[in-house]
Amino acid sequence: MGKSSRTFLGFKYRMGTSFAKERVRNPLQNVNERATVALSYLSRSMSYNHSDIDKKWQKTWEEAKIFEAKNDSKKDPYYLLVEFPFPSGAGLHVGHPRSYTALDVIARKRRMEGYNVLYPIGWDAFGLPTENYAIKTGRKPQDVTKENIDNFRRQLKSLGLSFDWSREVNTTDPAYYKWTQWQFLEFFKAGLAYKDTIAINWCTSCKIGLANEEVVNAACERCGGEVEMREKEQWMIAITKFADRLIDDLETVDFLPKIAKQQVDWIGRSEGAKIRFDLGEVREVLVATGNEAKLERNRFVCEGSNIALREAVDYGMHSHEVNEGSDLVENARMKAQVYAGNVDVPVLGMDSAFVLEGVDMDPAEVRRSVVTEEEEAALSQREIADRMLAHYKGLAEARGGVIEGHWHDVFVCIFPDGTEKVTECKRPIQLSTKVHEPVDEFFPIRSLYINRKTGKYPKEQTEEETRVELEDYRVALLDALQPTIEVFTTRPDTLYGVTYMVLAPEHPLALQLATDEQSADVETYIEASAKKTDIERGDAAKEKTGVFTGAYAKHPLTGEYVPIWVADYVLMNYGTGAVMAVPAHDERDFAFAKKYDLPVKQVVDGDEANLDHEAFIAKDGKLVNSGAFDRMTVAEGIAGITSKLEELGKGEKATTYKLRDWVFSRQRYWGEPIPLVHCEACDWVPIPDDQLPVVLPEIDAYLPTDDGESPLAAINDWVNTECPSCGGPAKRETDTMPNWAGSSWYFLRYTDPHNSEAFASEEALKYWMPVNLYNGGMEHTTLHLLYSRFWNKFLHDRGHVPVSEPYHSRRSHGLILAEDGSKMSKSKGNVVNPDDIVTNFGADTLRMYELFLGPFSEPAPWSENGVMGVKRFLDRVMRLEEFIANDASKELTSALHKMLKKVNTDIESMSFNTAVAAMMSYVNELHKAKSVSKDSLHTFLRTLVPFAPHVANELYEKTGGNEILESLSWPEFSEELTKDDVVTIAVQVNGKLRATLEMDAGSNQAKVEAAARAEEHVAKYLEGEVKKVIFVPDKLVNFVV
RNA sequence: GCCGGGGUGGUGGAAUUGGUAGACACGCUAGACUUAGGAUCUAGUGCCGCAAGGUGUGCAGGUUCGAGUCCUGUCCCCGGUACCA
Repeated sequence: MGKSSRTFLGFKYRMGTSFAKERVRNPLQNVNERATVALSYLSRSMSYNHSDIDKKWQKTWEEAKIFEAKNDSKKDPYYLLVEFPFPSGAGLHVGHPRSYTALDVIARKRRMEGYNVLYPIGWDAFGLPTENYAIKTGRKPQDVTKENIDNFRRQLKSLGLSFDWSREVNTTDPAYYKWTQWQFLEFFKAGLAYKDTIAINWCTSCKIGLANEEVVNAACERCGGEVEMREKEQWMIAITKFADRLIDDLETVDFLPKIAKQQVDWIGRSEGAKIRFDLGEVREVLVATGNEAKLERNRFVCEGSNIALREAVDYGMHSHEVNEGSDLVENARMKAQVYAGNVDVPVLGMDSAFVLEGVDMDPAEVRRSVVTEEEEAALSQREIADRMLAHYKGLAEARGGVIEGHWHDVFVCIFPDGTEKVTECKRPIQLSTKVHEPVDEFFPIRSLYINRKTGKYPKEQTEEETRVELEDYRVALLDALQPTIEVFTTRPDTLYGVTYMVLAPEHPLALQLATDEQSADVETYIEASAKKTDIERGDAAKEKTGVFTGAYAKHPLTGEYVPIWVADYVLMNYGTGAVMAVPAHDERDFAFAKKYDLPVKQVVDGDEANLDHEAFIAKDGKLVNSGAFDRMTVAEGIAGITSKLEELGKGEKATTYKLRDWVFSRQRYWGEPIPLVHCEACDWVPIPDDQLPVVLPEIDAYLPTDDGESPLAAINDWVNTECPSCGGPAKRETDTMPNWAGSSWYFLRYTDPHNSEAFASEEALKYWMPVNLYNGGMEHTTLHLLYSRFWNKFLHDRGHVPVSEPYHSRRSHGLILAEDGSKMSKSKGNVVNPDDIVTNFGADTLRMYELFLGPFSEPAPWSENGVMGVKRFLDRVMRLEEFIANDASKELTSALHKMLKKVNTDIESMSFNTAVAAMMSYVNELHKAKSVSKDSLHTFLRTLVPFAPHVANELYEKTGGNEILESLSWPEFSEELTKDDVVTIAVQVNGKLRATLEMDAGSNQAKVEAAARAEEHVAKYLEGEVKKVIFVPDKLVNFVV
């Protein structure tokens, strides 16, 4: 014990401490040094010389180019993918080879089965760790990256993985990120990339925006620095537009169930309804117009609301005409200002424009251009209308007969306190040369266009259709006058149970609605919650807080008034930022109602309901207290109440998602520059294809700045450029892309990595895609995996990729833990370096150990002793050479075929650990027999070669093999030969094992029963009456007494 | 809290449709060969017991000729998620 402990510690010392320190400075030198040390041990051991063998076969494979995939092959393609590593300064982790080796086994098996296999590798090399490391050491990220990649490549090559190195990709290579930029511009051109101001977690020390998961206890996960919320303009990509397809298309692929589920949960689709609550009191509004028709229309759309529209004359004033300019908002405001201040009701000003795409037009000007002032007096209204019609028709004809356009309506409401609210809407129309008779003499254009929502001419529309046409108009108008509160709920069936409403503190109406007495409290509450981070806010366990606004909303069905509260348990960024509270049937509302003594009204019946203590959230009851909806099931209630709301214009079916759009900007240096320029005249303009890539300038001052701007913003001669569209002065976008960008499409590039005309050729994509099997970490399920599926779908929609789903199968490997079961980490000093294992025991030992240490998808602790066990196995394999004989005993042949069968099926089910165990068992049998035929040995080596390619090839060559093993076919097993002549049969009495029998296979029941009864251990239990005998052929016999 | 996954020797882990629990490996014990190697070989190794035998897959029940496997309840561990209306 003492002896082995000492040597063991000595070994630990050599591996863990002395080399680790120097490795950082000069990796290559230390490898040699370690090799020398290892050799001195080898010379004294019986081990094969793994260093020489590893190098010899790696060289052989490289020269023979046998792992290079062919794009012009007639063979069936098979595409295996592992997540390409981020080349960190720490070098390869023992976790990397686990999945690389596992898929290497499959890749090698598939090649031997005759497939054209693509198993590529590359570098996901942009990213913060490199940039931070570069800053710390005062070096260029470019140099650090190159060095890290070289080290990773050396380490990976030392493992004998069958990657196609000729297809290596690197996300930081301009030839690669040219296409990342090009694809980003595709998003931009499709309108899916947009700029938006959002609040982000900002680490004041790293000077970078953090994702929520990077914030721990209101501090930066990375550096512990202070985190604050900052408003920041960011490029966003509209991944939410693909939410449904990202969920639904999971049906078409073979992902590990928990992976698919995690994605579905992350996207978080909820179906329900949006419901609008009006404010309680009736509002009088003065409409600033002298136009009866406009007033008429506004009254029409306000029907059913609590808005009463009045005219100036109602307040004893005359209507005034105001000169019109070209700015709609300014016009509307000027109209309202005529009366504002003279009455104590809100004043509404409005203006509309008829906008035809690509045509400069204004109805008043059209009128002026077709009739002179003299003519105007002389001509009839009908004649003028005809001339205007002719003018419009001319415009349409000049543009192929049809012009798309819209009505643009603007509302400005000035409230008695002087504040104003501006809203607008656009109603799409299509103008053509076809005239709908009779022509509207006062408004001739209404006879020339159809409304895009109804597909009809205005005059053709029924009243109902007119309401459809004017829906957006109505929303904008009412919104201007009196905001309604819109909520989202998954339980519209509980609408009758609403006893109060809650707004998120950030809700724009929160303060606006507060009554005079309550506004101070509300303001204080809003300010207090603004100071909290998302993490503090997000703790569901903490007691809920809130404050009453003093305002009430009108229930859309009962007309009752319910109080409106502000509380931070409602989140602004989900749904509409407001909820209808149903304390009887929602846990959170219940807790809040109990605390603030708000009423609880039960509307779903159930025996288990105990509303004194908890909310009743089960959905198997019937509706009660719900008027006409009583006795409906929950499902019927949801449908019934939703359609009732639709009928009333108070709500509609709606779906919301937890998934947010993708924040695509980083204000950091080490990423792909976003290829856009901003021009005063042309807005955002893409860099033309022939000027891509926009190369990241190599600069010394790439430190992040505290103003939240990218370091690129400081390079004046790079930022200032010329607008590609108008040639005027313009500024480059200085944000860079997140490190998820390059990894969102690398699997496409592998199919055709050297193409300079396209990111990959159509033929290559068609031949290789989709990826047959993609393996990666669970931690990438909701980010990389989702992003890349989305990215691929988008490119597919644009016609650039032939498949909608990029990966046919997705599997995940388990983490490798330290010996004590904790996570390996540099700070704990328990990281195992693969180099040490390769140097001391050889690549094959590391490969096989990582496959053997446990089920592939489960986490497993590292074990130094386990490594040695595998090393011993490989030594035993090498020693098989001594046993070669012509013996082909029935037992050994059967053992061989059982092993072949087991290894074959285990590889397919990714049960590598039991495949290795099967080979170990087989080798143990050969050692026991001290005999193996050359044929059997060579068959075994063909099975071993995917696992331990160096050892297998070496022994094959030493025992007379002339080819590279990889060029041979995968061994087939014979089902017949796996069968044994003699089987062991269990003898049970009442299900308890009493004896075992060796019997000829296929023995019948009578024979087995007789043999069993003859056993004395069995006989003594069978003295009573035997009621029943259960017989399972070749397995067991069970006596029931 | 909710949603997944899982509890099997001293350890990592094996166990087709319910059919000999503990394959394979580590560790340990004894011995052989050796001067010593992190080597090899032989035998043993779930637990209790000298043995016969009993007992045993987190715990408590149930179904069955027979349960690690199926059912009910319960406890614990790991992962994901977190006021998502």
